[in-house]
Amino acid sequence: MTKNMEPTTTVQRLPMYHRCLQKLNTEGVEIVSSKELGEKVGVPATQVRKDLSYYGEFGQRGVGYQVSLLLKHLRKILGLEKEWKIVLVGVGHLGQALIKYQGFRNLGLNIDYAVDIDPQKVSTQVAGVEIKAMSELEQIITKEEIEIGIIAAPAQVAQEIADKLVAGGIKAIWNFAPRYIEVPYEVKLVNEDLSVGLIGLTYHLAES
Amino acid sequence: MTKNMEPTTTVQRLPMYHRCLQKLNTEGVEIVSSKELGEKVGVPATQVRKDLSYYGEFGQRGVGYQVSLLLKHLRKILGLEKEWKIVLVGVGHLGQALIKYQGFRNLGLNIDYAVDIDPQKVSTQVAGVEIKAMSELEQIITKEEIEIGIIAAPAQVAQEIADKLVAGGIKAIWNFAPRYIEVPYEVKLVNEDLSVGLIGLTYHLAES
DNA sequence: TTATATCTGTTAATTAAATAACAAAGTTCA
DNA sequence: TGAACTTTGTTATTTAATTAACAGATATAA
Repeated sequence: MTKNMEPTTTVQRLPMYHRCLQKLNTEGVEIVSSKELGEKVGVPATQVRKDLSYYGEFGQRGVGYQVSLLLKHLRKILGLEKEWKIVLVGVGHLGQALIKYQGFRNLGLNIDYAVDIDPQKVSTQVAGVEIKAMSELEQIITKEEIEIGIIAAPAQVAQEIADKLVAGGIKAIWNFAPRYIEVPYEVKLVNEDLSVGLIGLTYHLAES
Repeated sequence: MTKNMEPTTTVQRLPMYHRCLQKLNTEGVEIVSSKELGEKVGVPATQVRKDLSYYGEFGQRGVGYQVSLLLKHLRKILGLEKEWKIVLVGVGHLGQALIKYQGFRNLGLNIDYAVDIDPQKVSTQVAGVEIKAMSELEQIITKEEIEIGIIAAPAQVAQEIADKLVAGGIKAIWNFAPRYIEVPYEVKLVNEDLSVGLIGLTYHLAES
């Protein structure tokens, strides 16, 4: 009898709850029910309760959830309490946009390291982040104990970069290159293919 | 007895097959098996066959799939044959990166219209796309018969923009604002919350 | 105080998705 | 030719995820 694990879909919904609770908290709302929270993020109340139940009992029957308390728990669950070290590889248009993206800052996630293959870009700064040479990548990861790597480089070099990240001892990779890359089992990989979202729309428009 | 519909997960995998087939095609590969294709995109062979089976019979038993032919079918299925008209709202860092993103161009998807609320940006160009005033948005959509809208604006104004897109007669919306927005049933909505991917990594690193 | 309404956490039922199994069709090679 | 492999498309089975149902707690108001 193995323990009941959280579905991957639950993990994808947690950030939405977190975001909503952040907003409610700044608005001064103190209590929220699974029904209200669900409506705000487009998920049934029963799904909200189920999702949270994988991690503990955070609410009070007949009352609801204390916003600030649930927010705190979610921050813990999502690993937002810790300060993560993140390196971005490939400072093109997308890479720069990611460095400047306010959404990450609001979560306390800052991209403080960046490397690029273009010598022209090396030693320049983007939003206060100094761009280092690609040749230094492995060393930087090891020395600075960087845990998360973001690949925002062309598909052709994505695997090569992934290998370097792994060699440096990276623990997790967020890959924006539209390509399947292979990493060791112990390295967590999330692919973010921007085309998929857009094609999702053309697909539905085409069939209707 | 209703007809067997394709799962949403299948629709998400189709772009990966398409991308892989494009590559194989340019490499001059003529035939590919579900096993090979699956390995290249990280999906079991049986899943590849199942996914394709929702749309027809594209292979030959004992042989495999003709790359160019399957590619053609997939382009059709994914709605990449048609020329779509796309408007981007919010030409900030992310918006500019999206306009310049090569991945869309490779699919024949071009963002040819853009609007921004900042008067300083209006009438300037980004990668050849002239930025129009926000006040013109609704009119542009109607006049140019634009089908797809991309929201790359701050969360606070996302719903307002969505309403304008809908009022103009948009058929589908791709929302990058980290916020739940409501649109009429007949408008297709895809949310692309960049934070979700990154939090997915911190979550897994935190629990291990 | 007591009935009524609210809301959570959890178990049960249902629905969706992935995987396995296999017949049908095609290829290769002795 | 015919036996041994390949490989697809489809049906059957298993696993995963969602939804429904409801007991246990709490609040509210008569």
